Amino acid sequence: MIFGEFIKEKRQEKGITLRAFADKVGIAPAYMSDIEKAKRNAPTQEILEKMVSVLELSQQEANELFDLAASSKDAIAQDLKEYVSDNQNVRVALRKAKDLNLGDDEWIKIIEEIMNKK
Amino acid sequence: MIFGEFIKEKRQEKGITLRAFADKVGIAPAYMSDIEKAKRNAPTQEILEKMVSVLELSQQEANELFDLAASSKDAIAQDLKEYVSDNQNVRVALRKAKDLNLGDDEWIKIIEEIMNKK
DNA sequence: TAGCGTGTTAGCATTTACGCTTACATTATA
DNA sequence: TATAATGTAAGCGTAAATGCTAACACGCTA
Repeated sequence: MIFGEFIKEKRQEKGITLRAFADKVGIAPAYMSDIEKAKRNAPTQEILEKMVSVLELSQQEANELFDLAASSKDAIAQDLKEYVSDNQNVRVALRKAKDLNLGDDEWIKIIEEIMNKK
Repeated sequence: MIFGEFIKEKRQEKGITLRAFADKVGIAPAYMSDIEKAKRNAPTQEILEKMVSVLELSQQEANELFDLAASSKDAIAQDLKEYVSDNQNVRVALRKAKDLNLGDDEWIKIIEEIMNKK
């Protein structure tokens, strides 16, 4: 799944036309079209947030949207970027995990441990 | 500590002039000067790696350099970016930790747990 | 069939970033 | 004292990204 597909799907689920959606989000229809067809990168964080709000996405869906958007740009989502930037220990942990080649199963355990932390 | 300071310090520890360093790294001296004085962003990953190699930095020091470079650009270091991008569970874990407002001490424990994993 | 709504194509303007060249001021050295 | 080395200032060229406008093709409906 890529960003353009995702956004188009959600838009259509809401039964809204591309032009109307572009309008509510505050961007040009042509630009929106390019985005859905993946002829352009996903737009800026500000526009992404507007999309989330217009589409009334859940937190889950919003996270997915942000990750897909980031992935269209060789980047990571802004919330993650900030979290990693602000926490030295997170960076240390990630690099340890990377060096040790931690697999999916091990990360799942870490997630569980995190949820038991507080 | 910011990137420019760091690189200047390491360069001087090696007893090498700005011009000679720029030369070995393969960039213009004026550009190097701007970087050290923080009048420009840190350079591309390729140049960063060249710097690490010319300065013969340890892994630790290299990580610090990459993080400082990223921080000069509202970004995160490439190795971290790739790791996070490639691992869905890492993103889930980070967002959980963020939601739960995990503190330094808790992350230190996670680091210990990671080191015991393999 | 005339017109309207929908998505799309083509191309433009602006901004930002990267890295360079050229020339300068200052300090050290022959 | 003339020269050489060092760091810096100013400004240029190029490329990429963001978002736009104007115009088109197609289908539906009055």
